[in-house]
Amino acid sequence: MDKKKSISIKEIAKLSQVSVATVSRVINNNGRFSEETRKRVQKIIDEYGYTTNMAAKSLRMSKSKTIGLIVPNIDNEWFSQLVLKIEKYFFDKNYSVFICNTSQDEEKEVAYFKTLDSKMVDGIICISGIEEIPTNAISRDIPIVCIDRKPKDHANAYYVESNHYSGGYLATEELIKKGCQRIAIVSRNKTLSVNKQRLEGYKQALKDYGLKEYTELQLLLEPSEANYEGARKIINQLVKEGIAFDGVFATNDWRAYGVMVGLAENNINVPSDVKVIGFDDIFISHSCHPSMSTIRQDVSGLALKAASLLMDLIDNKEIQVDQRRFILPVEVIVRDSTDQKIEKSTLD
Amino acid sequence: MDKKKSISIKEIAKLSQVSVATVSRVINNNGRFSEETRKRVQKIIDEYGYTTNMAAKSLRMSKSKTIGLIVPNIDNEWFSQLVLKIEKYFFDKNYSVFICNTSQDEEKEVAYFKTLDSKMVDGIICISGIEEIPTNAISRDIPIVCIDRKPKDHANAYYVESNHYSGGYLATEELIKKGCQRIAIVSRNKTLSVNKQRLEGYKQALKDYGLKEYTELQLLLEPSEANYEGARKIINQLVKEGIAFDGVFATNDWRAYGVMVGLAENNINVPSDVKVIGFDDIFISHSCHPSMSTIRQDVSGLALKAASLLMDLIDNKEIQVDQRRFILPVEVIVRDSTDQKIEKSTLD
DNA sequence: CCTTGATGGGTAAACGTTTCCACACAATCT
DNA sequence: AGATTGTGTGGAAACGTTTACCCATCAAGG
Repeated sequence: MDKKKSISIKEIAKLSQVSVATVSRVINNNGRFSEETRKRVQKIIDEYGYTTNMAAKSLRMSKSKTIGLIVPNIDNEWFSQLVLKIEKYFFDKNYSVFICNTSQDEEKEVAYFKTLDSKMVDGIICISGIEEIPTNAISRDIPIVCIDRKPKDHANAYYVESNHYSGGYLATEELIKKGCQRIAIVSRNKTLSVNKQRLEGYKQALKDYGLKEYTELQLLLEPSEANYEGARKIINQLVKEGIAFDGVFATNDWRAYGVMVGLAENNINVPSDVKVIGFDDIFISHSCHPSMSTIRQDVSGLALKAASLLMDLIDNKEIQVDQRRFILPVEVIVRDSTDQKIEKSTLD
Repeated sequence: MDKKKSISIKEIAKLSQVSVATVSRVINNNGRFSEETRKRVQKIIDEYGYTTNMAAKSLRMSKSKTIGLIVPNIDNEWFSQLVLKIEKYFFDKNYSVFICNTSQDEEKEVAYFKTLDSKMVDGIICISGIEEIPTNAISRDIPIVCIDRKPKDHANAYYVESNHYSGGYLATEELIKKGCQRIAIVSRNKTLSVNKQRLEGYKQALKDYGLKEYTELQLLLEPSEANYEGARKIINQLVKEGIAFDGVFATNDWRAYGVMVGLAENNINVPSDVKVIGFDDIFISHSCHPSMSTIRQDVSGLALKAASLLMDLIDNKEIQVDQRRFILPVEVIVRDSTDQKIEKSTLD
């Protein structure tokens, strides 16, 4: 293996008989040079396949044309969709996106913040995760935008999120409208602001419709179990304990699917015995059987808002105070899992 | 916003009253220094929260502790699983992984190769995609390992893949064993080596079992349509044209799901009228209805082999010729979509 | 007491950029 | 003609590391 080495500006300069300064100016199309030299230099560049050494450029410029993206779980379709939209936005703007999958591990998140910092990223987007952003892991002054994650000091933070409160309300309302009286919520424990808000919406809807709040129906899973499998288990347990319920609001589609599987294992029919609604509207919600009602978030809107906000911050644009935070509306998608109104609950 | 600036080795040196050389030696634990200075320097480092400027380090060392990962579509669960395992492997080895989603766009892939090159990545893993690796986009001499992608010049290439030929064979055999006589294949057109091999396996199985090969049942979709939706459409068309078939081998689970939806739309029952088998064993294959038989690939094995191979190459380890290519076995997963043997085909 | 070798640590060059400054020359204005 | 402005270009410093090379000190061995 003969070590190939990439050609540098200095060599380009020698070959085209100008100074490195001029070559740099030509490459970045910045500063003054004659059309004639431009051609000559460009010719050599093309001929030798010069590419910028980004390490050197970053070092000199203290920026890297790269943004960092902190995401909890890229194998959750909801997150991968977001990631993809964000990546596309920045690719078109000639920025690279450094994707950091934290697997919901706080230590890993901190480690990634440090890495991003030392790699000189020009900005960071954080998706979900805990409210505390480890800003002390960052030594430079770079903009951070959050999605579905409300940083500790709201006041001068930048974030965009769905209206989770409204989502929780609408989901619960849908179940109520279809005749459910004892509605369980399957969520994650209170570390995540999005789940807190969905829970609040749920409670408010119960209250507004005059339904009782049963604490034994508030099932808050531990993070490690807050997925499909955890939801399945907890529903099994609920049934075993003989606690009555006729509706379940699961705060994401994976959990909702787990709920549906758990119900099926106990021969409880959806939607005739128990109705189920999820959150996110990922593919599984319409591929499962029966198809699942859910709350749809505007994934493109979230991605685009967050990305363009960060871009503006990087470009040092002045951001109006009312343009620093966005709450996007959500939408109920009614499918089979909440089909048919129960006129009279069998639970009464 | 007052511009924070990260502290440099030079400043650490001044504060701890040693030279930059010594600080560097302490940081990298390389070279000679007394225990006493180590302590003094480390104290300052901790106190001021020094982090390495990777741009400078990369520039000096011509490497970056980063590897590039080229992947077609991160929102396909199969790929995101691979990505995640690879990321974990390298995270533990203190390497970062730069994930590049090509969206199956060749131009984008080339662009990303150039980016990776200019970012000085220490190695690249390419997942799937076309056979031609744009090596001319790379100016340095870095190792490349492929997964499910057989580079043009096999001879001295590094790759690991599943046994796709065997997978195609087993899938077809499963349908045949369950009594199917006219088996369609829904795949992608021949740009991808994995699909070519699966097709070959399919053909061989037909031959071995004495079944006729019907060209009108070889449905090869264009890349842009080679997904769920494309499969759904083509099945609808097949039915409309009145072409008979009683089994479908779809070369991935998304396409298989599209097939099942298409069949359902035409009131064709799975598995009693037509049996279906997919490939990959992603979540949807057991969450759909009826649950789907499929070919399971060893995702962990693929990820681990590829990652450790690349790691060895980066570490300049000598790789035996027989350790440069790995073909991993696949496994048939039988579920409801190929349940029940048809004793006598209704097509006869 | 002089040599030798080990130990700890400093100096400075190099990595590939960008950009400030200076300078030469030409064109234009007074 | 002299002053001014504009245009194209080059020199060199700076960004933050690593490391080859050098030097000082000290202990041990002759």
